Formats: sequence, structure tokens, C-alpha cells
Amino acid sequence: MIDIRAARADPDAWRAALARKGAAEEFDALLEADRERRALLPRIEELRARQKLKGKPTPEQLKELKSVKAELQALEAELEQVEARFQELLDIVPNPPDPSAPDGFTEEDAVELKRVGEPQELGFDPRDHLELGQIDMERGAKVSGARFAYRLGETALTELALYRFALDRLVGKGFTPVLPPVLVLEKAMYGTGFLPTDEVNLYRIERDELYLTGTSEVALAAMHMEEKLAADELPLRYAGYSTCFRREAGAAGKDTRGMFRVHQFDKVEMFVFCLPEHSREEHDRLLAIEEELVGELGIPYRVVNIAAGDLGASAVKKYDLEAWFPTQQRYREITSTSNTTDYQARRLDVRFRREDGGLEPVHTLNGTAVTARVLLAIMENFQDEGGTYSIPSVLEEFGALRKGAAGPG
RNA sequence: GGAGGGGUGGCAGAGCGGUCGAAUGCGGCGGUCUCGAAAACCGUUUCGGGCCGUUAGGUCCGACGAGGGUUCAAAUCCCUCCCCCUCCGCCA
Repeated sequence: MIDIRAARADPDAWRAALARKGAAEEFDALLEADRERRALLPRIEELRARQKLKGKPTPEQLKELKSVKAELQALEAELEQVEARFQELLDIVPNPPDPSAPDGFTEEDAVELKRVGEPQELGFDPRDHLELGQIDMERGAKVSGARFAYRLGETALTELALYRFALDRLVGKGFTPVLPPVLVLEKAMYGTGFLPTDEVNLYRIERDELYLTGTSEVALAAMHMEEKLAADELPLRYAGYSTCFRREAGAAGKDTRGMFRVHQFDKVEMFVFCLPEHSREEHDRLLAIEEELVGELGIPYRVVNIAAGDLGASAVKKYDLEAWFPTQQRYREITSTSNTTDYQARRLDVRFRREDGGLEPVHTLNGTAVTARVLLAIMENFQDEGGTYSIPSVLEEFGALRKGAAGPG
């Protein structure tokens, strides 16, 4: 949620920034609800003050108190409605974008920052991951439905090596490795901003009122919810490894072949809690780490700066790292890192204490280290004419075999 | 799954219809004392919000696991839910 007092103090600047996310009207409505709320509050507080009494009331006082109560109940009912509307708007007004996020509302409005590595001239028709790896989508569909994959044999080992490689590198950079829960309470989903807006993309366990997380970001961010951190323990940097679950509700018909877009995949995620004055540099640092990992693997990629209107509600700025996929003849997203400043921290109520004693929300950031998609990029980019692919040597020590086997197992 | 106990300030722990945002102890912070420190003593020490004020601050409201109810009035009484602890059973 946004800082309503800051917004109230400088409404024009906030409105202009939010307009770039297409949320100017919601912002206006929020300010209006805020005004109504603040008109009502003093009246209620005054009545509550009158209601207070030490000791037993006299009959005359009792009569007076009963009339105060009636008046109070009417105003409180009114306030309840106003507050509900205020809260509803506060839930949906997004974090205003950083000035350095480009204008625009679509994927195409993203600005390319750089390209690294040359896509290889293969000189033959490239095979995709289904032809190169031991991946069984048919049985996945039989057992779990569309968009579920079995990875077998060497493919399974190589995928695991990839996660182990990423965790190893992150631990070397001071990240704490975490195996988090993947089922979380509603308040964790709400606090991280996936609810109420992304409800349709979440798997929900109705019987136990739990949600399956679409990224370990949720459990990592919520780990410190309702906590007061000490300034000197920041930044806290975590590297979570977990399976991720997504309904992909808006993606019908998109990326339907293979395991490029599935309901269940695995991911190593970076998550940082830091001081507000450090979040920009932390964001650049997360991007640098993503580049380093993909660079070590030798995958050709580009970096894009996502347009303001294409950002999620929480992010003020987002970089995507896109790998070259020979069969698609284009760059596709493999990692993404966002600075969510104090937006998540406010919702989750994660604060820290300054030297002078003041409590304020921390800043939070997230970034993908690797996902199964990186494996697909490895397969496609390092394949040979015979239908096998070579594996980056850095993965060998983590249990990947030197050569991938050809064709499904 | 069964039986019992409990959730109050940074921690421990009282309070069990009004004078309680809350005794007391510990811890923290400031001070006195001291060459310095310890001890002792004095003071201070929750969070959120509204309004007033340029600031310093003032003032009022709310919060005793969460939500609802009773009452003029709830930490205190009633209901529902959540969480924690102990024992037993079950599973790993």
C-alpha cells in the first residue's frame, strides 16, 4: 500500500506518477475517501470522549450517555462504510513508478538496455527442449492435466544441478539459503500484493484456507511480516529454492508446447530487505547477479527496462533478463527483478528502527536467480546437429552430466 | 485425533466490569555519585490514528491473540475463530 500521508501532502506529483500506471482515477477516489474519513473521525472521537465516565453515573447522566451512544452508533456505522471503501482503494492503488521506468503500458514499450553474447549460427533447423531433453508432457497431462511436466534421467539431474549452482553462487555472495513453505495463509498473499489483484492465478486450498505460492518471494517476504528489524541487521539477503505453482489463467493458448509455461516449476529466488536509501543500488546489484549467473552459463541474453504501465502493482521498476531461444528466433524472459520499495513492507508491516528511534517501513526487492526456463535456454542454445546438447561446464560439479541425451526417454 | 493449560508492554508477570495503557521485577535510555567503572539512588521508557502548531510540541481517540456480542462503561462477562505449550494416540 502507498503512504497515504505522503500522498495527501503532495497529491499532484503522486497523481502524475500513478497516471503512468493508469491508476489516476483510483488515486482520486482514494483521496476522496480519505477526506470523508477524516471528516467523520473527529466527530466520533468527540462523542467517545463524552462517553467516558469515572464511577457510577447518576440517572441524569445515564440518560445523556444513552443518547450519546445512539448518536455514536449511527456515526460509527457510517464510518465503517467509508473505511471499507478507503481500504479497498488503498489495496488497489499501485506503487508509483520510478522516474527511470519508461512510459508505456505493454511489453513492447520496454526499453532494451543491452545485449550480451551472440546467438550462435547453428546452420541446421534447431530442435526445441521437447526434442532435446528427457521431458514427458503426455504423461504429465495424463496424471495432472495440461501444462504439467515430468523431467527424467539426465534432464532431471541437470535441472537440479542448475539450482544447486545458483544457490552456491548466492551463498558465496552472502545470501542465506532458504527452503520455504509453499503453502501460505491469505495474509501472506495479501501482504505481498498477490491478493486481491492476482487471485485468478493462484491455486487455493479451500478446505484449509491456504494458497500455493507462485514464487518463493511470498514466503520469503512474509517471513518477517509484523516484525521490527534492527537497522544494523539490514540488508537481509535470502536465496529461496522452491517449487512454484501458477494457474496461468490469462495465458490460454500461449506457449502451449512443452514446459516453457507450466503450472508447476522450480525456481531459485533472491529476496532482499534493506534500508530505503539503499534499494536502488540493491536493485542494480540483483540485476548484476542475474547477469553474472546467465553469463557464467554462456547463454546469449538481453536486458530490458519494463514500461511503467506494464509493472505489477508493487514494483516501481523492473528489469527482465531475456535469453535467446533459437527455435523461437527471439529473446524470452528467463529472469526478472523488481524494486518494490516500501509498498510490500507497508502491507506486511515490516519496519526497522533508526538510530534516533523512529520506526519506518523497510524496502524490499526480489529477483529470479534461475528457473527451469534457463535449462530450456541451455538446451536450445548449446545443441548440435545430432540432437544432443552440451552442458555448461560450471554445472558439472553440481551433478550435471557432460552431454544431454537425445530425444525423449 | 483425544485431554488439559495458556495468549497482557523489549522480556517476565499482576490485574478479572468504571479511577487500568495497565502494578511489580528485569532490561533499555538519561542523570546523580566516581579519576573511570560497578553498585546505589533519581528520572524516563508501547504502538497506531485524528486535530492544532512553521518547528519543538500539545490535545483527543483507538489498541491487553483476532472478530462479534452484552453494558451508559469490557483487559475483565458471553460467543466464534486463530495461535502457542504439556500429556496421550496416530503418522513420518
